[in-house]
Amino acid sequence: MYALIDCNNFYASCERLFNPTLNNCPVVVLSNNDGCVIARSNEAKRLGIPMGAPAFEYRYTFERHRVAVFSANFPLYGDISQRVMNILATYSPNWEVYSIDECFLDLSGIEPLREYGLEMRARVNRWVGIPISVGIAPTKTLAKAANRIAKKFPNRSEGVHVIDSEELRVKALKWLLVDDVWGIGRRYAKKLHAAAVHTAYDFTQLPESWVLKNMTIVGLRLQKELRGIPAIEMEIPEKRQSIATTRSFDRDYRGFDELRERVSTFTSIAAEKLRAQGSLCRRVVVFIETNRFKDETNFYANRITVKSPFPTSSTLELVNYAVAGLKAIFLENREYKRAGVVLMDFVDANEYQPDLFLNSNPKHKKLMEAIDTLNNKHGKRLVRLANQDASIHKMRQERLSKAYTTDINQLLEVRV
DNA sequence: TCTGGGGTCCTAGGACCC
DNA sequence: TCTGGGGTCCTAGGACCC
Repeated sequence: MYALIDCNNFYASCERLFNPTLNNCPVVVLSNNDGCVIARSNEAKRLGIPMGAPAFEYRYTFERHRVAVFSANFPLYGDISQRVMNILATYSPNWEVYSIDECFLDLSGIEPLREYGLEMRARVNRWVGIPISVGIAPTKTLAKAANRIAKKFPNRSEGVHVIDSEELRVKALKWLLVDDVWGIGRRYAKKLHAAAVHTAYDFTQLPESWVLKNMTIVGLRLQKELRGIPAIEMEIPEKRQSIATTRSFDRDYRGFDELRERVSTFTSIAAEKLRAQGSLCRRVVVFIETNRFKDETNFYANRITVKSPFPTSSTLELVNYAVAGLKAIFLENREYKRAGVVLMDFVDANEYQPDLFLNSNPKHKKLMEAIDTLNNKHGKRLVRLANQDASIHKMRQERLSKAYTTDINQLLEVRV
């Protein structure tokens, strides 16, 4: 049996932790640049604020209903997430952190399951203060469905739902819309509706040949899982296979130099993460986009992959590749709104045998180590390349909560 | 004025090799 | 005049996730 544990409205719940007056009030969290809504408390959902809603369109809704609005505070959410995961990991030797707010546990051999789930829930609530939901079932996909039921019926489920009989499995699948099955997105849902499939149960009744033909083996695995046969294993956490840094800009950028500065900075950020996980990279993808909302007809988006002749984690070398790529795809007289850098095609730094002739500059290694040490110590990117100047690109974060748990100067004060 | 960011996996088709 | 067949590797694009 597998459990899928999910933090309820995670980012909104994190903001509430340090501001209990917000309990029972609508709370939303905005994306970078305060662009759109990326998390909502139940109260905010009930106001009809959709996921991804542009913040400016809902300004009046926020005011009218006194919605507490926050700029995304990712360091805080990351820290709270770790605390939750540390507790969950004690409930099974085989656990998988699936996302910042979700975790799978292998609960083979554990009884009674419902009580086990209830205890997890109580402990996370008591020790961290974040509400969670627990779904337990014979496969990961069914556990996802069980979790949905736990959330949908909080009173009856008390936040925990177990699918442990054929009867409960069928009942759950007849209730669950096929659109809401884990792994079925908008495209597949449309195809399935056209084939008169509306519930998850309908989907399990489709001939395998149809599923294979229309949804590849991904769909076939999903079908198996919903029928109760495990087809998606627990994954051991590994290093990232790609590392991306991408941003929308606070305004439109025209000049090459401005864009070069951004691309260079993005590459540095990604390279720091690359070194932190002990990888070297052989490929750099750069992409740029104009503003599609402003001028749809002249919309321009392009990307390019630049290969390195040798694996490297040197910011200096990677920036050179990225800027060369940017040169190749940059067009004059456009208003760029977004850009990004993706590092991919990694090898392990420890396992890599240097080539006889073509190698990353060995001097860079020490330099990067020194830079990383300094920057980690200060928690900010104190040391950077000369042509990088983040200060001219102000990210809008007008409603940022404090770094309550990661900065000693921002601890919560309690007066007695 | 203001519309997110960071990931994974699978497949088809082209290039290339023998 | 006749113009194979099988394998691998690579890449772009599509689909999905939170």
